Amino acid sequence: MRSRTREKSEPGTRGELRAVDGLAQLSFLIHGTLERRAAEHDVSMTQTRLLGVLRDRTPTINELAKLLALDKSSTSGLVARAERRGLVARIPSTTDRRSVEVALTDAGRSLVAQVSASFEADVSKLLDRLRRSDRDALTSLVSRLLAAHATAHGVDLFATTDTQAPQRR
Amino acid sequence: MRSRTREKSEPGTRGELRAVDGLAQLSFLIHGTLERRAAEHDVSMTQTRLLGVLRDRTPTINELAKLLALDKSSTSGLVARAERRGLVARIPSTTDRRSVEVALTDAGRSLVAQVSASFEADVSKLLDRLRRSDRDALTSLVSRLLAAHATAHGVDLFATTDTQAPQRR
DNA sequence: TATTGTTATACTCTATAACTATA
DNA sequence: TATAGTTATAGAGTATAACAATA
Repeated sequence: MRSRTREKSEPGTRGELRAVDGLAQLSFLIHGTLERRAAEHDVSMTQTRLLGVLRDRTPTINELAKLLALDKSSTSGLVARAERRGLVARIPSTTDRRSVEVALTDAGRSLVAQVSASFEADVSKLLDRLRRSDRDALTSLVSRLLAAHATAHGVDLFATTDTQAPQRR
Repeated sequence: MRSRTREKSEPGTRGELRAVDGLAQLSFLIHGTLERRAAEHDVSMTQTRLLGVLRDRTPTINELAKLLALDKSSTSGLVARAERRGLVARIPSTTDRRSVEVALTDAGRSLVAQVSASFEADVSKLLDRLRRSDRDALTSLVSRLLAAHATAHGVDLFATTDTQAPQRR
């Protein structure tokens, strides 16, 4: 993260950050933006991730645990707290009486939509600091980078839900 | 974050992510990379941030709290846990007997260096998936984006310590 | 009186282990 | 027996409020 030595890539303009540092800073900036927007609605990143995942799914606790890369007990508690706040609902499965399905409530859907919208606005505003052509170039490069990474890891890039941080534990 | 509607910027290649989605995904990817590397050494992002900040500073608890954007009580506990693990040391201030200075121990310095190195290697490896020219272009664009953002917010971009997420609270 | 740091308390988030109910 | 989910327990991380020591 630190280190002023420039081994690889010594790009053009002076005062430029090393590639790694620049990407790291940008990541923290964007991550922090989402965190701040979520906090405005009194939800943590974890809760936001939960709500984000539920936007297009109604998973069981077990499935949810896999999606969020959490233990089922952690997931159970996470859902319990969200339920207490009226953001999600537990729906008993009709096929397996051991299972429950977790679904967004209207309040939960509304909340995640608001957080989403303000976060996207923030990132758009950030991008607007670049000229249109640079913006397009950046988008293209980032897309290719992600695509290359996904291919190399056998991940389905376009299936990934966005709010969901690629965590493991 | 979701939404397939493409208002702004409809860049070149098909199957390309929206600008916002791409940046968000990349951010989570990089954030997760650091988290995973830190976890390999049994330290959380918070502890990593603490150690990162201390690499080139010996702040008081109060200063540390400002640097990490945490309450002083949270900082006190954070330092206490790190101290218990032998990663940092509390040094009584000679000028103000109420104050303590927090410094990395050798173990702490070694740990943060290792996490740093493996994280940088990860990001470098990610970047190596692009052609040299694309890599340089990306670096340049990211640098300019961060510079523009920093200027617009009166932040000292090049003074920022890298591991340190730009959080507020 | 004001400031520095710690402590008490409370809540979220996480994991492991033990348990219940169902399959 | 195996699986789905919850609960008990423990610890990190966070904040607010109250406190002790020093300025």
